[in-house]
Amino acid sequence: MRPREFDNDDVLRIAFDQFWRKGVRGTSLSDIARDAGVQRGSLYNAFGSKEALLLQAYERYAGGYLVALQEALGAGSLRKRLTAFFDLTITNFRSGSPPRGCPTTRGLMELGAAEGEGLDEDARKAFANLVSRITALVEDTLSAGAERGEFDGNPTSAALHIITVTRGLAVLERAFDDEPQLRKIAAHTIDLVLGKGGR
Amino acid sequence: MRPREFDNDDVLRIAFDQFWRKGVRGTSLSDIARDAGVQRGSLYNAFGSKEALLLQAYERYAGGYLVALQEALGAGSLRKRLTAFFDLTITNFRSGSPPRGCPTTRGLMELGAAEGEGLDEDARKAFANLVSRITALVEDTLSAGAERGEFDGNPTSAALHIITVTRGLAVLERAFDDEPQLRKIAAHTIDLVLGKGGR
DNA sequence: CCATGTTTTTGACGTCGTGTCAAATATTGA
DNA sequence: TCAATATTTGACACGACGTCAAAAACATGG
Repeated sequence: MRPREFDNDDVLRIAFDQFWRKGVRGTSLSDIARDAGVQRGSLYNAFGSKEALLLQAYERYAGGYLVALQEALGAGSLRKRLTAFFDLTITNFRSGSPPRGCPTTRGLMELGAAEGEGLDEDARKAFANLVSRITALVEDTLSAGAERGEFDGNPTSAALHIITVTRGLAVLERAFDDEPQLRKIAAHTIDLVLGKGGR
Repeated sequence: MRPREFDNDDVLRIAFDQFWRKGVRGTSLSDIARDAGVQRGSLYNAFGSKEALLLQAYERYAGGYLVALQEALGAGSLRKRLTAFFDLTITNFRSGSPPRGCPTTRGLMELGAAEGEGLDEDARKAFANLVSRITALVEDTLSAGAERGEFDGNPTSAALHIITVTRGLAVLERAFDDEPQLRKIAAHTIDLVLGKGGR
């Protein structure tokens, strides 16, 4: 059979970068094809549809991001871990020039229309799934911290609160384009959750 | 001159409902024209472009929403005010069937692409502006509460925190479609900000 | 070494979206 | 009544998604 003329993973990487920068609906398959040096039809042959391509590109991103998150959450005091968590989160939002924002949050709001087309639904689930997995990581970290006496609240509630704040940060990032503001909110959140004093 | 055959405000109302349900990019001018019983060209004549129509439709919504917010924030103890604030926020997200989510947050993420087309920028600013105005209302409420001895933190930081949580709630609403969860997070946030005990 | 089969590539097509334009139309006011 | 003016209408250009059949490139087996 005829061999494929492009590397599958290269295309996923290029496609996700475009989705990240311009949004899913703002990125056309022609854009991706041009950038990847591939014919538009070849993308349909290889991936099936725009949503399917998005899905694969996003999984690729999510995998790497989860690894980085686990690392950030895995060392030092609970306060240090949460600080590293917010740092990574905000740094990720502010990566690129101009900053690209949070792809997960954008995808969720972009494809989470009340009356979506239907194929979008799979992508929406993938975005929601990453949020769930991050929440679980944060909750585990808080639970471990609680056992070590570094935290005495409810890990489940606190993790949900923290995740909510990170999603809010993603929105404020787009609204105000003010990185110091994001970092202040993050620090304030950590103080609220752990108690402002020492701990 | 020839009189206009439709009511301007009717069209704005119908248009915003569609934008809210299906998202800005997911709503075509043909959809709006059909729903309003107006020819597509007439919309261009009356409003100029899709973004301009969105802008006017959104201003119309924002005005009404701000009034409702002020009412929610204007009566009772600080705790009651904040509870009413979150109630209104979540009820707004969950209005419609299926629930339509938060139009502001969706608009911000949908049009806040790093590489937007340019005309979208005005709409993005309008969304961000509502967020700013809500933040100011919350901050005023907290300041007043502080003067009455109901709150002893920094009103500015706390207001920013609360606004961040509401934006996060808008995202989680799309992600998990779980209204009780949203209300739990809201209650938890109020406890964190005001102190869990009495106050 | 060639023929066959399989996959990829390529280009044309249909449909729908935005936005523009000129021509037709309906009022108002002189 | 008639001219001026704004609105409506339909055609057009352009770009998006997705489909399809024909062409092309390779691998394998004879």
